[in-house]
Amino acid sequence: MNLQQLRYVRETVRRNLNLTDAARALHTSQPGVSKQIREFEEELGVDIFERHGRRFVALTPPGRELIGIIDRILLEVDNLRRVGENYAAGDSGRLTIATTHTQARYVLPRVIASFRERYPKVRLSLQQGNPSAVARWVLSGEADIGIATESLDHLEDLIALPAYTWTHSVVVRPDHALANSGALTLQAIAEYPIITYSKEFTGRSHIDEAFAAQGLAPDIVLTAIDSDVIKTYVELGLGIGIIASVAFDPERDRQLKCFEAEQLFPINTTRVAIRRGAYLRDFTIAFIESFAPDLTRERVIEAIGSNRTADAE
Amino acid sequence: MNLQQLRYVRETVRRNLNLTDAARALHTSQPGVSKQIREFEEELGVDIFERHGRRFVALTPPGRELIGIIDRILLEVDNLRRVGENYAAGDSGRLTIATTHTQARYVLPRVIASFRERYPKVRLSLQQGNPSAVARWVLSGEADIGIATESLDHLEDLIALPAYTWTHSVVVRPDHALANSGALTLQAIAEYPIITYSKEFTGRSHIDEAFAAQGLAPDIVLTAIDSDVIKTYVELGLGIGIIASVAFDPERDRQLKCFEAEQLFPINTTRVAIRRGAYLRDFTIAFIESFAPDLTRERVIEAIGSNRTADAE
DNA sequence: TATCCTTACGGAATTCGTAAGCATG
DNA sequence: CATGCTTACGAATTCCGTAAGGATA
Repeated sequence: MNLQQLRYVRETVRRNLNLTDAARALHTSQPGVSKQIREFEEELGVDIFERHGRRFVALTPPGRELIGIIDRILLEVDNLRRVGENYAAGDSGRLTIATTHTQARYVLPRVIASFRERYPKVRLSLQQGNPSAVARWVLSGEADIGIATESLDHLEDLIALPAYTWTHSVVVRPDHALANSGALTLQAIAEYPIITYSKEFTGRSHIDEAFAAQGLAPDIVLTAIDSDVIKTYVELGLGIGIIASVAFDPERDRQLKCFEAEQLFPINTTRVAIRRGAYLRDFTIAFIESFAPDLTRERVIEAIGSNRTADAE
Repeated sequence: MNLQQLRYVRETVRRNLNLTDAARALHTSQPGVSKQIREFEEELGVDIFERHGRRFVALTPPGRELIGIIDRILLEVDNLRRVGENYAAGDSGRLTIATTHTQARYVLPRVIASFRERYPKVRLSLQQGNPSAVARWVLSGEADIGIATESLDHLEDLIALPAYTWTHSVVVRPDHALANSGALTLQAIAEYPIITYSKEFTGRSHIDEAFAAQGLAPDIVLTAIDSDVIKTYVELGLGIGIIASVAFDPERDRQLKCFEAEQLFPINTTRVAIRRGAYLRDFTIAFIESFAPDLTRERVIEAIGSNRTADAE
């Protein structure tokens, strides 16, 4: 048994049991992967993959049990590497953050600016996608941490720590009928065409819930994953916009009038997601702390509940 | 990085940082271990062992973090093997039980008899020792499960499940002054020489607590780890004996008179200990269930809280 | 001076890539 | 017949043992 065999099995499972794909992804030859998997199965005495002729069609029952263990082993192997880097190259390395557009565009810039000042030698990369992709990237290890407002709970191997809360705002053109009204109501908003986020994004589910709770059927004429796109179409007069409050910039968005809507829609919580059992580099924890000062180093270590010993600086 | 390197590091730590010992224990050459450890350290970029000249004198800080991760990896590697065996050779294999004398002599025989009937192809082995040795064997993987009454709690990586409770009995010779008294008291017992278990064994701590709580200083003239030894010396007239109630056999022990002492000494709980995160073979779980019917298969799987998927037969 | 880790070196075993084979959809 | 796993084989690498070296307590 060796680690390479475990990697081959894991990758083959991840690639929908396509061994050829797995070999390509691992930059190695397909027969090599085939042989190693065979030998691994022989050593364990059980088949991991159910084969129809020469094709893999499913995991066997022992295969399903093994894959969970294999995932944990390879996670811990990554952790060994990270511990090494943390001590050997404390302030340099790479930090991959999976997140959504709103975070990347409106929240992270100031955090990243200060992070880069403190850790100039860390190479940052942002993986942008929808919240379930964010969760997937963190779970697979492609990203170190994930930041999103939805879809980060209800996953056993994902730890989602609340970072901050925020509310939506309504934006309209200055010449819109609602522009000079007093306090907005959901009823009033529902009379006009609406532009807001796509399903799954940036608290959209809370928007839908709020309307549904009052039996309203809003006319959502356009959705986007992107606050800038929403604002652009509001400016064009296509409807009124519902966006995250952080996405309104009084300086830039002079063509729009903004109403805070914290009374109308439920409060949203943006969370930082970490893979359970993953070892976090010091600078990763520092990033989280700088993103959400409530999440102190101690609380993060406590929450991931593993690996890091108490005396680790 | 490979698994062999991890084994070398773990064994060296277990052997008090003596690499030569570790190599011997692993049936390999000492220079081979040295080289592999060096290469592993180089790959990670940190030293694991602190060296004075050419001697290992301590773990470095990263070393302390790494060793925990290494232990988990190697545990999971064992788990892979066990899953394989569980499916490939379901009803055969080896089950090692670490336990104390009282359990091995008075409690386990009937459990083992029925277990052997159900799983005739499983080779059983009993590792007998004091409770802290039991804990150590389970933690190191030398035993699959541990059964003991003391010293099994307060260890993070050990899960101790309550199996059954029991109380002590007092045994005396029929010609002893107490033989025909009514209900015994601690005061009465403390007047005579006492023979009972050694420190750490079979509820001895509860016996001491009971006397101490009443300010009594019993005259313990002889201690043994072994109920049979205790009974033998009681028969010789050296004193009165305090033993686990299960260790009294009315058939065999006709030369002794036995008083149940559940009022005098606190109740004892015998526990089954499992290493956290270890995969248990089906027959291991069956053994536990047969030892303590309260510990059903579901509750055991729940308690170890890992590895085994819900659908595992 | 005994213990114990490191270095050097050579043979054995393992790993991995290329080429060809064969079964399924 | 295209896709996709397996078999065969040879080269490169890795692993591991023996022998010798050097440092500490």
